[in-house]
Amino acid sequence: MPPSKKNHLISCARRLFESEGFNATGIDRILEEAGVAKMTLYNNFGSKDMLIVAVLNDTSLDILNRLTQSVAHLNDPYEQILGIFDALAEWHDSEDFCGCMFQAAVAEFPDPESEPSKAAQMHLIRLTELFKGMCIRAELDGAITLSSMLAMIASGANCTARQIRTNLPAKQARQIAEILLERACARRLTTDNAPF
Amino acid sequence: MPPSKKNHLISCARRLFESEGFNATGIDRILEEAGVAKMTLYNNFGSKDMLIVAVLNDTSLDILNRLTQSVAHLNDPYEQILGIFDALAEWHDSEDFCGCMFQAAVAEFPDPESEPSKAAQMHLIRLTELFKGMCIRAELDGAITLSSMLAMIASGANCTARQIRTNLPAKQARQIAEILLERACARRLTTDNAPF
DNA sequence: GATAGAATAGACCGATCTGTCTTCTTATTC
DNA sequence: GAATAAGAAGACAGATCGGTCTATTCTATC
Repeated sequence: MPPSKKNHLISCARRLFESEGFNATGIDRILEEAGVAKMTLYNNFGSKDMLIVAVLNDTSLDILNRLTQSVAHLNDPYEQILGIFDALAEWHDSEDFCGCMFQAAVAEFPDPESEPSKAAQMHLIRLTELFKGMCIRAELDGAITLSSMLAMIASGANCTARQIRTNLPAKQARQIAEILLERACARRLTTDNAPF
Repeated sequence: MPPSKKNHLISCARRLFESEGFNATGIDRILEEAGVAKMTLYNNFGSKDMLIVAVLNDTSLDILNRLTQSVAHLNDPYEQILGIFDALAEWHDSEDFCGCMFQAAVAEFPDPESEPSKAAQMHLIRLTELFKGMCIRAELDGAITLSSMLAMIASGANCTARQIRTNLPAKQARQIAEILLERACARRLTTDNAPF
């Protein structure tokens, strides 16, 4: 019932999962960090796996909200798309960046039918949808393909940033995005035969 | 001394690590699969972590060899770069594709100073070097930046392919690579003022 | 055939894991 | 104030983990 305990458990678990991984983080460690009894966890989530799913969903929505808000002040959807990559660069530059939790989830739960893996797939879909909305509002040509390309580049930047520990990948991803947007924009202009 | 046992152990461990993850695969499971005694493992590798490092290094060299060989018949280094992405698409389409082992390694061994994590970093460096050689031979402008961009796109394709279980990401990555190469080629031509 | 080195088989250790259960305390609500 | 529900604290179970050790068997070389 009380969402405070539940949310506190999720946020503590999230921090530990991000910095140490899912399998490497034991239940007891999470409970100790959250100052919560074991039964509170099992009454609220049922199992560790379902806690992981809850953390993944919570993190997904949180990240997408942050990204959306970070570009909310920009009016041009074209600039918003690029702004997403700026936000990624800023994120990768922060102290507590430990890589993309969703890549870790598919790595530690290889079965694509497992709940954690499915939750991770959902995040990729949501990110693609975010780009798609912006591409459509920017009236770019091939918005569907373009949005999945942008999501893929963003994923690549996340992965690479974790390995080389700089935000250079995100900056390069932004450059690539800029090139793709230019072309989509140019293609739209040349194929656009609306009379006026 | 006998490299056969050692290599057999590595290849069996590799298959299990790929399909089930590093932490989820117990020592006993590897030994059972390889039909090898426990002491053989510890005499040859010293610890599970060092076996993991050996598997990562072996896999890295194997993948890079396969990629190199798959484009060896192409004369034009420009085409070779694109051929790498074709090889990726083919790989992602195969039954036994379970995602990029090196992404799994950094996910399961978050400490960047850990040996498995460092081995994974080495693979990214090697892949980037492979692209760099091709870019230089193709006399493309900005070979250094371009090669790290290509490596990032390839990583993104690997990650995304694991999640959506198609080779569409690799095909899109190829398209993006083509665009980047075109631009690098055009820029080279416009800035190239060699007189003859 | 004797000997030395390597591999096998498996008992064993301490630690850790997820998950269950019980007991006691606290807080809320009637 | 009594009753109900929720949380705290922790013992406990059953399993598995990585790793060590010993005793035995195999193999290759002299």
